[in-house]
Amino acid sequence: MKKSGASQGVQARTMAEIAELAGVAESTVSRALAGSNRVSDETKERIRALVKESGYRVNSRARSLRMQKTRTIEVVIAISESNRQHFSDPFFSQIIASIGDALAEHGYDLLLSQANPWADVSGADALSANRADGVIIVGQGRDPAALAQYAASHPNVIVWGADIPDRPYPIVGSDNFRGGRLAGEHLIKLGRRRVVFLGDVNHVEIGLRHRGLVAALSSAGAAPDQTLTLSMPFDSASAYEATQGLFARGAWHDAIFAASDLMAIAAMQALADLKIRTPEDVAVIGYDDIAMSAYVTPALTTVRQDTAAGGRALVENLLAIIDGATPGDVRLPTELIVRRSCGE
Amino acid sequence: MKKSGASQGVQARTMAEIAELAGVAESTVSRALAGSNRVSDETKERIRALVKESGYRVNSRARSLRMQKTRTIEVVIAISESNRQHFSDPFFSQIIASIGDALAEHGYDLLLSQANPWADVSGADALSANRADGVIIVGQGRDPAALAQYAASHPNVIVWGADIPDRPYPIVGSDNFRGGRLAGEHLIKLGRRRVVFLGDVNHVEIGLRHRGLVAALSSAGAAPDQTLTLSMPFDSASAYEATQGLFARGAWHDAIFAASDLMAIAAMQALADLKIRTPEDVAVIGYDDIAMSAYVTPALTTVRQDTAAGGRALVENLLAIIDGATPGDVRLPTELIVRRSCGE
DNA sequence: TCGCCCATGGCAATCGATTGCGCAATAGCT
DNA sequence: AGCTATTGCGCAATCGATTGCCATGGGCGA
Repeated sequence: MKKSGASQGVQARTMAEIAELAGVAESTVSRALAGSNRVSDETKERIRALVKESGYRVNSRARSLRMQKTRTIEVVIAISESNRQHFSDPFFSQIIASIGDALAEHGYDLLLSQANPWADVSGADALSANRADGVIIVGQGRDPAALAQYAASHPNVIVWGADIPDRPYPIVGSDNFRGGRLAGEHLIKLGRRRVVFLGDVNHVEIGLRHRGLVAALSSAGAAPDQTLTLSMPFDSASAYEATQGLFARGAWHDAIFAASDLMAIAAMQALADLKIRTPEDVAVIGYDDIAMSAYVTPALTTVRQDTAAGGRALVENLLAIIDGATPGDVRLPTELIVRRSCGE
Repeated sequence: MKKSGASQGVQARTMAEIAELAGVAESTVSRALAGSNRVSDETKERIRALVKESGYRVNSRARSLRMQKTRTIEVVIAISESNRQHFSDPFFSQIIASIGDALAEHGYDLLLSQANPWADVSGADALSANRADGVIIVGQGRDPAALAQYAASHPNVIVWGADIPDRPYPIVGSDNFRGGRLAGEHLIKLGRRRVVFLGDVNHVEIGLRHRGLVAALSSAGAAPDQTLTLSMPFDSASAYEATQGLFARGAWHDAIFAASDLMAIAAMQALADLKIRTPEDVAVIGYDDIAMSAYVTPALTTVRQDTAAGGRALVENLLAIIDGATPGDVRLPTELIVRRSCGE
């Protein structure tokens, strides 16, 4: 490991130094860089050349202090206390990636937090500490009340989640009820009637998916069986164990609807380990349509959430809010992606 | 959606306001909050109470400006130009999650970038712009030279990657060569001799995995077949197509070693679609041990990279560098995780 | 030639927190 | 009582960039 001294002709760390080099005042440099027409083109050119040559960059801390904005957005993954593995769910990564892209396009930085800002962790609240101009919260989690209180006392908050009553924040989200219903209708159409639901129904969004499923089953006359609703955390291991437990209990069913693709995939594995065939014996349907779902065997039928559109909408509406607008909620369409895990 | 006015008794946005309320000078407030022993306990207590009551938080912009440090670390995913989907690979999410945890423990913020700072995107260079105190770069990508140049001209850079010569930055990484060799030896032990390699060998780390595989094959007398090395980008779709193409070409082989679990899983799907059995006909082995690999069918045999330890080591060594130390490189052990996709 | 306007550019205050230095008040000592 | 430590607190400079307002000088018309 060696350090090569990439020596540049001139060096400058502050605007004052640039000003000195150019033989003008600091204010002129500032205006030149901002493209103000109160500086002659000639001077601007000279200053820009100097800046490029010296590798100078405006100090964004000083700039934010003066401008009263950071051009930074905090993104927080609403964590359920029990379970910190949310973040490695590809669904969340996808949404964060698209938020990041959209922010970058607008020249904003992304400050990533894995702790809920309303938890009383010291310094967790980037917004109050003026480290960010706004916050995107991904997921309403299991404590919508705490979220609501946080949002009520902070400006510039937007949430990815479900349309629950009396929330003091705008949302972007997909129609979870409809997604659940689509899944249910698909299963019904394929002749399945006893559907297991895998997921934490106390989680707002998941609960809606469940209600959608129940609605579909009911309206087809397939009375939903409460004992087939398995409430559990949002991870592969729980889904695997729950699916195995189902058989230990001898519960009779012909389909599984999991609250996420990750869970659906684990459920398929549990079935395979029990020598139960998917989809012949039990159909499996997931939720999210993460990239990998097309590549597991059998390929997973699932309900797609459009993360790309979601990330973009979150960013654009949040920036609009920061600019003083009050955009409405965004409800993204859900789409059933039929693959092989439910049969034809 | 309603906005409830969560009115707090007192309000204070700046330290001056707190000082006014407490009837002391700004400097006293600052010292009280910093726990200086030059302020009496009584005064400290009074000030703390006021701070809590008013919901005041120190303005971190002003603080950073004065202190000349941001307590923020930039994390960048080295992107290969062709392929922006890196970020949604759970391997990267896992490592970022553990970096985030470690940073949070040390009271640092995480600024996430998806653009290479050495690419000339305006403002992409958070370090020079004083937006971060240091940079963690995940992956050396396909252009180690650009990375080296960037690192040479910037302080406080650390990289997740491979031990390549003449790099002007310290690394943390797993032993890719050994990982590849472990995979190769395992396959050999199971009687496989014609192993397909799926992955971009021009990518530094992937190249080392490939060399490890070749070493294992060679020393077992199984002359590696060049035509079985398939260079391709780092994603599921490429792996799927390449695997299919292999058969279209009629290439004879009995195992596949993929450069990532994501690719391995897609390869298994391609095999299944071709009615080729895993592991009976073709063994498949992956790399990373992402959470899902235990839950696909058949469960994936793979080489584990310890992302938790990796994230922690990156953070700790980077913070040490910032403190003026010069820690060495960290080479994490790799471990073979035997599951079902290679047979017994 | 005189006066006025316009194009440029500089001065200094400002954003909010930190900290070296100095001053006052109190305690402790002979 | 007189003098020195010690404790507690305030003043003001500082970090680096932005911007309202003023100053200067050249160009122009009358």
